[in-house]
Amino acid sequence: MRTWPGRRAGRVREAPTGRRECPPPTESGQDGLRMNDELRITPRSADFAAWYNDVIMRAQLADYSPVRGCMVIRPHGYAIWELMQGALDAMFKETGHQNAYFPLLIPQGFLAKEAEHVEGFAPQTAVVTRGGGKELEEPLVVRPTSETIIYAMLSKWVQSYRDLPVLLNQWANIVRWEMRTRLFLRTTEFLWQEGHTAHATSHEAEEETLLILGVYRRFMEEWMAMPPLTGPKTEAEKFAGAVRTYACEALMQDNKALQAGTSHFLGQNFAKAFDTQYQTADGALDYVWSSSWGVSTRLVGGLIMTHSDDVGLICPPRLAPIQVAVVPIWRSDAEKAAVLDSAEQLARALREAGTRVALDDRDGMKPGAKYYEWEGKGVPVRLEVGPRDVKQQQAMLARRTGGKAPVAVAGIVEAVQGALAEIQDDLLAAARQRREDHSIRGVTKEQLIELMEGAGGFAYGGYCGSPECEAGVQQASKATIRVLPDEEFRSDPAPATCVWCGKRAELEAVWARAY
RNA sequence: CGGGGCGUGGCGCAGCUCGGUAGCGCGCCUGCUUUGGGAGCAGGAGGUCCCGGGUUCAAAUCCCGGCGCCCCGACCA
Repeated sequence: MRTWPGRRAGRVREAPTGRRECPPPTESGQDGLRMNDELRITPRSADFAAWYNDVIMRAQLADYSPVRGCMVIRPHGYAIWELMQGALDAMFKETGHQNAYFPLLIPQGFLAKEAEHVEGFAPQTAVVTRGGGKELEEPLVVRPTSETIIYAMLSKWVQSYRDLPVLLNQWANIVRWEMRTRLFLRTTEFLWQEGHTAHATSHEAEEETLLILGVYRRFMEEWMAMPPLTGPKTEAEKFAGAVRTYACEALMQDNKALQAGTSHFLGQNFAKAFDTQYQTADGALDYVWSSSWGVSTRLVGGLIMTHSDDVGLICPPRLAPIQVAVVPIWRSDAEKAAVLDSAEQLARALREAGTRVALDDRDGMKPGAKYYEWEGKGVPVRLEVGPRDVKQQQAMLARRTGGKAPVAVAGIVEAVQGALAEIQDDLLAAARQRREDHSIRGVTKEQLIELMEGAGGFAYGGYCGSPECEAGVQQASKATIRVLPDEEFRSDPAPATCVWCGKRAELEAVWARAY
């Protein structure tokens, strides 16, 4: 059985609880309650940024590193990332992709080969100029993304249309020198997945771009319970070097948008820059058409900001490193033996059914303290097992999202799995409801500005397509066009006029202030 | 880079105006009693007061100069 290091004696295997109607943790000393100051959480409504940081610290997801802008991902945070990786990796494999690994260091000259690309990334790169005690002949950049090195290699590997498509993915770290950083959301170094594909036709490459956008969306909804809007970005917002960028945009609890995943149709831009040509069936030479796409550890930040509350993290069951915490309760040694025996049986049954369970049998820690700890860490379900429960062949099942009820031991696996599934569904439904509650359609210029200066949210409005209008709105409201929404998200009737200039609307756009 | 805040045991802070033994809460260690929503008592460990100069008999405290971190804004996944 898996155990956790206890702060007192015992081992820990855990379970969460409903965040009952008890008040949130209070300041030390108040109400006779005490808690470690480092675990104190600023109320979300008081200061969202502080709340976000506090949740991360409380749940032990990450910590600051000695280097500005960098973060340490702690085991509990990394476990969430690993679950994300597992789900996404399986989806990539199902759609025919293979993993590979390209190096961290890229010749500086490579970046310069694609004009927009270098313009976009040069200011953000870290450059290595010395190695082995000597000045390097050509500086090496720490990859801010890997298009350049990958196309340099593809031009070696691809000769014929028979070599296409190439469907690659890599899990890697990258470095982008950011002015301002935030845990998970924007750090100097971050972990991500970058897919790179090369195709014989433009159509096929764009189909691939959209396929992956759909994969991302499905992952965000089904695993993260975070429902994004999807659609293309405007020219101003697209990836440096792409022909078109598509994105998933999710709405956080402070009503700011988070770009959660992007998928780019690159046309032949990189193929031309790196001379990645192939021979067609009829003997001609053509450049490959390509796509690239990525999601990063930023998703962990999105997960936190989508669901969590003033008690701490709320983690959707499918991505919860610990789905169930079992907390035994006893008074005497005799009770302890019986209760532990029952708790271990429950834990074993759940584990055998594929549930991630922790049994928290740490000695000398009161049950209430354990509840708070697991709640802070976002564990979706807690099972409490005390002498009374043993006698009645039951356990108390408490949900992180609220509610506590007895469950018969005989049906524990079904009850727990049912609860996990319900919590997963409820979180998605709640997030979708919140998104719609904070979306306004057919906004006027005044409404848009008012919304952005106030409550925030997604503002749907008409857009003539001109960069001037896009810039005008941004200057007036600090909101950017997050996406030109895909059909299923569009308004009916479609907006008739541009929010900014009042001319005929060619498109519908969704504005929001964004991370 | 601009604006704000902050650097004192692991964490959160007080002390600084008015220089003179470095304190409090939580956490940690030991023991006993506890355990159905953050346990109690007793004992104990733990600090280059961010760094460097200066003033002074004496600096966490006063002066000068650095550095670092966090938050807010301009750039970005």
